[in-house]
Amino acid sequence: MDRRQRKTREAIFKAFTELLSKKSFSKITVAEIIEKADVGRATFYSHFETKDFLLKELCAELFAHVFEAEQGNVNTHSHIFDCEAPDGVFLHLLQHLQKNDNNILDLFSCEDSELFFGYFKLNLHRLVSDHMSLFEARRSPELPLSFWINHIASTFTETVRWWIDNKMKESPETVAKCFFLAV
Amino acid sequence: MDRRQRKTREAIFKAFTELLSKKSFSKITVAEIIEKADVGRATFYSHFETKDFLLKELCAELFAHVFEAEQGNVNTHSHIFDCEAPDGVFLHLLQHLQKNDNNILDLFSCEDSELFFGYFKLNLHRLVSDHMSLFEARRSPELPLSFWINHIASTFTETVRWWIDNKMKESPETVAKCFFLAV
DNA sequence: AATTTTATTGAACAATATGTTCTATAATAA
DNA sequence: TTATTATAGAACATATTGTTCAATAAAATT
Repeated sequence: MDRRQRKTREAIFKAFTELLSKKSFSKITVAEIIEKADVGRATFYSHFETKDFLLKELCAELFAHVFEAEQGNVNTHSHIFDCEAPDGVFLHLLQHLQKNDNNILDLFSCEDSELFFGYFKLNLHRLVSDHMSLFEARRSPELPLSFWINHIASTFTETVRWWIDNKMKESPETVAKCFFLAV
Repeated sequence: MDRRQRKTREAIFKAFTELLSKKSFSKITVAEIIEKADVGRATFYSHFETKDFLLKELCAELFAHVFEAEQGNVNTHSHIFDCEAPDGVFLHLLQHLQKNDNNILDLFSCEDSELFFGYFKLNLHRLVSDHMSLFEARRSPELPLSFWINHIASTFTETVRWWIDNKMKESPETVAKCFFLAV
């Protein structure tokens, strides 16, 4: 990809993220975005069909980055702590959040946070399915599998929401423990 | 309230709800609403400051109606089944949903369903707090109360979501059982 | 280094949506 | 009957969207 394209794309994402932390998506105008990003109007529309597409692509880029380490091969991702631990994947996600990569926390706290939590939960569904063995033991036989997967993904999402709403006072380890106690 | 006002208000709510089941909030225009509701433009704006206010008032009216029976005095609300049963409140909510009062199911299935689930969960927070005794026993002492309340309200919300997504094949009783097994 | 290709700019543009204002008319209340 | 209040409908200014185009600047190719 052309360096100019990359710079433009990044500038737009950055401006958009900053705006999202201050006002709701529906109240943000293209004029504001391009002014903050300092790019021309035609440039914006050559990159993104509409404002909605910009949002979708931001989400996709963001969560692809956060979840890529967890999907499949763990070896490509080197860390101090043990990624191989049975419950390490979820702790790992919490640590990523604490580091606030890509200013994801702003998006989880903004007016349209539901939207981002929705995407987060969607990705979690896959992750939970891949690690079902962790949770099979606690599953009552009367509970349908689809219910159980949704329940675990939701519980993790809500745990994160609670953590962020409470100013992230607890350590990722404590939060992970809460999650496993609740589920 | 003037009969004309009531009719106008109801017509707008009805048109708006129908539109919401077909397209997203952001794509619905005031022109569409007033055409479907068959009221004048000035009339619409004399009732609702903006489209956003219309949405808020719809939510408020909707959930006030669904939850009013559960808040405080149960005697004002007469039913065949036993409202006084310890876990009856949640079963009751599920039965309300099944009856589809106020076409609430359309709103839970529409593109902007997150929004309505959000309001639903907000109301549940209060309800859960009022019935905390039901869940105190299962709460691990390590889990903060705020976490626990959010967890229960979320689990119920997600149970409802799962139920609706799965075409509501199960009976309210079965779903209530799932909820209590999961939480 | 010279040339070609590609991205960006900025302005102008039509199309659409918003929210306001006004007068005439019809329904309700006194 | 009279006074009050809600509505209709049109006209209006304003703002936003998404497109187009010619000029310019940056990057890739030869």
